[in-house]
Amino acid sequence: MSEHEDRQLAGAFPYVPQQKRAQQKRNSLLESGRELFIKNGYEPTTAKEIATHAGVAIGTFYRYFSDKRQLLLALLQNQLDKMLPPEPKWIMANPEQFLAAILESHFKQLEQIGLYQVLPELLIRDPELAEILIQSRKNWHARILTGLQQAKEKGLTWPDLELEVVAWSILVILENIPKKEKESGLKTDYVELAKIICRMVFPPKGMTS
Amino acid sequence: MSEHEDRQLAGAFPYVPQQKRAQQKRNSLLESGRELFIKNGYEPTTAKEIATHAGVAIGTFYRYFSDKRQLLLALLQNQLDKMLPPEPKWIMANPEQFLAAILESHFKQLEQIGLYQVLPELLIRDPELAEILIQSRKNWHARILTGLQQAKEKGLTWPDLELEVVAWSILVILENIPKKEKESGLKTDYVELAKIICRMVFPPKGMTS
Amino acid sequence: MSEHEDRQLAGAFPYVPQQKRAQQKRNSLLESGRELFIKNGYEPTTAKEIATHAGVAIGTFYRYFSDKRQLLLALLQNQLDKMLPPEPKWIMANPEQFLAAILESHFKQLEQIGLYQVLPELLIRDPELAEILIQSRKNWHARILTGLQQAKEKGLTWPDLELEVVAWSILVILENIPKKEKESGLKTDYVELAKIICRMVFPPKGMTS
Amino acid sequence: MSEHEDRQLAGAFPYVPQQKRAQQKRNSLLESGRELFIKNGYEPTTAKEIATHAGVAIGTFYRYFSDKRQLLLALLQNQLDKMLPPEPKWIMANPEQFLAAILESHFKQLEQIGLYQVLPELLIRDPELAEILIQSRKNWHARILTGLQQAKEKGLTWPDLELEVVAWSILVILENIPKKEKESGLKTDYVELAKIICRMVFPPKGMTS
DNA sequence: AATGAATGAGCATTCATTCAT
DNA sequence: CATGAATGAATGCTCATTCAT
Repeated sequence: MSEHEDRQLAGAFPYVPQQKRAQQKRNSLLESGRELFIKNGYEPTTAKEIATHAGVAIGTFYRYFSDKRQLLLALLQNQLDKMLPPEPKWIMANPEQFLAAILESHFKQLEQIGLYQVLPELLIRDPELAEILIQSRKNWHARILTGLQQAKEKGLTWPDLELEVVAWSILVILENIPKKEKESGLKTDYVELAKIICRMVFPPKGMTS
Repeated sequence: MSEHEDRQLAGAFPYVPQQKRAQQKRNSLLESGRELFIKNGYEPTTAKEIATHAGVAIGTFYRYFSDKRQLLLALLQNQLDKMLPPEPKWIMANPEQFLAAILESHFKQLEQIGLYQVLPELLIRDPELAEILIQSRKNWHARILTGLQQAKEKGLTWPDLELEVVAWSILVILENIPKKEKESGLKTDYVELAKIICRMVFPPKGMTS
Repeated sequence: MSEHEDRQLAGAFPYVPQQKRAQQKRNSLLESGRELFIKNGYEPTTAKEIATHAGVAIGTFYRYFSDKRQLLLALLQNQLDKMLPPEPKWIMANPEQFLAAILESHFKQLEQIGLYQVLPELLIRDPELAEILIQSRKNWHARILTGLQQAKEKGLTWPDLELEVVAWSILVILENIPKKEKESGLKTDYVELAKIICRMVFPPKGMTS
Repeated sequence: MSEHEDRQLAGAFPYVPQQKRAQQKRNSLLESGRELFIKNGYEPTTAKEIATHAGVAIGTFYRYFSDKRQLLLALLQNQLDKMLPPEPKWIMANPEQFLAAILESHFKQLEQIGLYQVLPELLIRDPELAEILIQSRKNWHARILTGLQQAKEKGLTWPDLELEVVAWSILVILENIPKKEKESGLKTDYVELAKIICRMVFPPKGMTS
């Protein structure tokens, strides 16, 4: 009665084991999935590959995950939970500095972002998955927007600031940092980036709005 | 005169037919490929599907393309050529307005951009393809950068403007407009966006730099 | 009436053209077929290849031959006709010398023999073809046998000579000369070979039979 | 002890199973391959056919063999190992009798020879395979040659015996026995054949060399 | 629970053959 | 007559998934 209670939550996970050893296997599979998805992409990665890389048999894979897609879902579940962006407080003495910090922390989640690279193709085929990700994106967007709104209410921003558009621009820039670093091989100068973004939002000190 | 000029760029076209009817079939296949890649993604789209959608037999597909990948290459070849961004002239009476025009024209190339959505997964697996795309991106980037440099030399921009970073930010914003429109379903207000971008670049009129 | 008279002989040749130009094309196809069969084998050679090699369109191939197999048949027809072995006259002053000459002339037909290398696989699948070849082989065998019989009747051979077996042995040796030369790269010493064969057949001069 | 010793000779076995049941399947595939290759030839036999004949799914075929060619290689590996000819000892009281025995034992390996019929076409396309077979042939040739040399040194043979040529002739005769039996349907009289061959090698008893 | 052998649907690709031009 | 574009049956091979051990 209690042992099997919430096993089949949402019919998704064939089995989420309680025991330590089994948990390890499950995690090992998740980790292998993540690595291979990021390295080779989602479609080309096979269940067999993941199992082998995790050091278990293919049958074991299907004990813990109904299929590849579900492993990915579990992976995202894990990561998205950890990934809520900090409350951006623009109303501070030094918003630039704060923003730089935010950007940098975002970059620290590069690993998770790795998965992002894998997703675009899936989003087309998998509305459920798309929903999860769009939702996560909306969270980010909402956070940024809230911060901007507060700043605007305080009269700190450009008076004609189109909040939605700016929030979106910031989000897009954030999201593309990892790709940029990968392509160019250069570290991002977060302070510089923050300065630029702030110019979108705040009029220069010397101005009267 | 120039229509067939650089057809063989990426090499390996098994056959580019001269006759009218055959040309139509080839184009029909290209178009079907584009549609299906955008709709369903690259990997999940099969050669058979493309052929059927184009109303030809599978054998015909392989008459004109060595495989799916090569059709994609041909597609990109076509599109990337058309996609050189206009020379961005920041040094004008009204840069905002000009930028808005650029942004809008870029959006008109939404169709081509459709393909962009298809590529991320490929970039991992296909270095040659990645090279083509990164090159195309660098062209854009260089154009934007050039414009910024000229503006800076004229003393029009923020004096401490980090050109590379701004150019990249603008590029990223440009690239993500189509995705945004698709997700939100809203038309982009290019004028508004141009205003924001210009604030990254130019100090407000009332300021002395 | 006369023009079409014997076109469809045996239903085999779709069309054996009377006109010079057409004859040339047909011959060109035959020749290309022969070369490619010998070079690459029968199965791997495609009709398209033969046509291209002959400098005609694939449609033309099918105008003159119903398929690849029939081209091969026509080829064999041609060659086997030319290939009747000479009457072996063992009853001569110097049978060794005569045999050496036969062997050498056989080798001159090496080109035709080239086709032999192509056939073994076909013989399994194509009883009709096998029949043609076995027949041709039987001709050779019969000729050799006849010669031996005459020699035996004259009391020239070993008295206990098992004619069939010797004839077969000689035939086998003959048939394998081209393969041997190809593998070893060495020219065959026909005189030496003839000597050996003669020892199978004739007792040494000093013996009384 | 030695059963599995040199399994990996030709490399590339995707998987040689350890378990009994699986071994049976693998053997079943090998056997089916052999039968079908001999019956229908190599090229026309498909992997699917072999699998079906062996009573397994096509996927199982590819579990044990990378492709048709590799199955053939495994087959040859097995057979060629068993096929080293006995040391031919010509220096005996009764070489004829000994030779007859050799010939007969060779014929007992008819099964292996079955595969020989399959090979000619392959030899053209597959140099690696050709190498294996030519090597095996050279072994035979060398054995025969050695025997002849010893006999010659003892002064038993014709003094002018061209060893290479005779050895080759004997080899060719040996190799063609199976084909002959198949075509004619008659059993070979090994004693008679041995007599003939011996006449190639040894002068008649009554002669002084 | 874990294993990995077995399955077979499904995709990529080739090629003999037809037929409209 | 010649052409070569078009066809689609047939083959090779992969991989997600099941299930007996």
